[in-house]
Amino acid sequence: MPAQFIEITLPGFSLADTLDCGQAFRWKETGENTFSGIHRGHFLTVSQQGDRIRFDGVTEEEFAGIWAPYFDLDTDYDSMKAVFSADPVLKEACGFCGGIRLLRQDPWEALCSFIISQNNNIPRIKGIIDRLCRQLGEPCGEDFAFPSPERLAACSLEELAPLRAGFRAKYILDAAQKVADGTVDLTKIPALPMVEARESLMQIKGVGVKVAECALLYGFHRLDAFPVDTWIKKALAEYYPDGFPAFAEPRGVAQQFLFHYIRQVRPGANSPQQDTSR
DNA sequence: GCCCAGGGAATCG
DNA sequence: CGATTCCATGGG
Repeated sequence: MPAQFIEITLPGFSLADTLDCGQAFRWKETGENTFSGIHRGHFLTVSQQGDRIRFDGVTEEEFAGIWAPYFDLDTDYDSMKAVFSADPVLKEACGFCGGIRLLRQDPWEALCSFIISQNNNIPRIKGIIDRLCRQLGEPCGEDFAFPSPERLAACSLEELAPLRAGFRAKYILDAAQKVADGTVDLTKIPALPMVEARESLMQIKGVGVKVAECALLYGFHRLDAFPVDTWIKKALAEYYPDGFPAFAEPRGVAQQFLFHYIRQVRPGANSPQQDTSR
């Protein structure tokens, strides 16, 4: 019996860049341009051939309710790229990785993931999150779902030791506790102005400006958020000594293009490490 | 051994 | 107040 699938045409989109540009950490490449992952308790295998994107094993309802929003299919990226292209560096970034879309990730998963990301590198972030899901998440498809804040809040620090998250373990617990008990109400974040949303999230230990901006950009689709990490900091110093161009909006999308571009194409003269994996 | 990683908290002048 | 230092862990 043939498995059910949905196929769409999406010119200018890159599945691989979107799922592996450092915005999400749980997608696994299981074949040629084929990835498997979980969002909100739904398991998906998705693949790309040319302009065709194939979503395996999903119903129309699941596609419309879960995956179309997740992949931000209603947002027009062509007009954004047209704006960015007035800047020479961003124009190059668009040419290199303009197929990225900003995923509408689960707020809690994004928050927790970027707490783990601090002073860390992407391969190790993925490893910690993978162990977190295996140990505490519910089985889902061929993998395990991201554990709820309630499940994590019930854990002790010792129980998290196998994750090998280092000093971040206590931050993860604090986040889980404050989200679970309502000290930080994630359902109220969307209605808050940028600064207040940030301040709310920063009540959590281990959440500073950068992690808060990542949570807002990736978990709440606040495209005006602009996380400045070590890579973006270097890019700003090198390419934009007089400041990042104000017209380059939404800045969060520009930031994501720039981040992936400088990491993959122009590691830079003083690059910490070359990624030879592709 | 040294440096770094999608930083932030604690401590120090 | 700004500027260092420390934090765990793993790869290059």
